[in-house]
Amino acid sequence: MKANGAMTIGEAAARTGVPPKTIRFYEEIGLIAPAERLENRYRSYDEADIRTLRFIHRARGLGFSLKDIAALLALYRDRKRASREVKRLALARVAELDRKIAEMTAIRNTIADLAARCHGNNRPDCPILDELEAAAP
Amino acid sequence: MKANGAMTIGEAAARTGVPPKTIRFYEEIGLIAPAERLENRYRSYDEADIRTLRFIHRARGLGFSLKDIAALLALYRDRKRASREVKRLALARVAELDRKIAEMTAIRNTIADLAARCHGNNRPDCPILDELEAAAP
DNA sequence: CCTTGACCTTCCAGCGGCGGGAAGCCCCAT
DNA sequence: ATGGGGCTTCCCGCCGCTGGAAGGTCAAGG
Repeated sequence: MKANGAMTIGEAAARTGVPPKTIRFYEEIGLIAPAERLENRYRSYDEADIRTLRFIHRARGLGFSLKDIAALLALYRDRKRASREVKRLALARVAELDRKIAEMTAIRNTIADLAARCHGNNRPDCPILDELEAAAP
Repeated sequence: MKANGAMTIGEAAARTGVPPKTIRFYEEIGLIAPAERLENRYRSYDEADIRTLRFIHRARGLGFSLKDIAALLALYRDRKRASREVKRLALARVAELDRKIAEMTAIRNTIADLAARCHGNNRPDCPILDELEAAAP
């Protein structure tokens, strides 16, 4: 084992939760810098790379788009960043989520209402299909 | 104008809200039957087609997948259908929405919390980035 | 008659964010 | 020496469209 913490893509994947394929993909689209290569052309990752991958993994877990994450990563690396911009991105994401949640809730209630009025038996009559069939708005 | 209600793809699009490209796409993937053709090879739609397209449009508006819609359409056309199956699909969709809403709400609250603790000023310190940077779980 | 421009047709490409799988190295244990 | 696991590249497919290019067709207007 080497003195420094260099590791292969598989180990990096295991330590970050980001699958090897996804790591390569992130490299390909320029989200992360091209990895160092060993003599056998294997990619090699160090602790800084691990931190970056974990950062991305967590941000993805919060549903940020890769585009947003690119911006967040730039801010993360910028020691002189203003937290204003980070907060702006976060609040935009909250607003987006609020919109989607409201929309999905409305749809959910519509379908639940229809389903409640559907007997759900062997007979063909069904308010759900009736509603979908209804004339144009 | 013809005595029957035959119309072109553009008119069908205007009357259903489904864009021409999407109608062709639905035909291509077999969601709807291949349209009749005029002598000039233009697709021709009648009132039954319009009903089908509207049905699809509404179901999409409720977030059903095209796969689900294929099933719903089959049920819609089956005079002897049991409403049970329709209800099952609807309730499955409600459950799916409930899961997604819960997930998105949790994420929303996490981000909102972090944002609330971020000054959002010119200084670099920011709990949002700190959290994303944090060590593995 | 000719042109314009709005339709229509086909096909091909791409979005986001990967995942599957092929074909081929590389390295280690047996 | 052989087997197996990992690594490399590549390209395809998923969902549900959407945009664009290149061409046919039609009605109206000059």
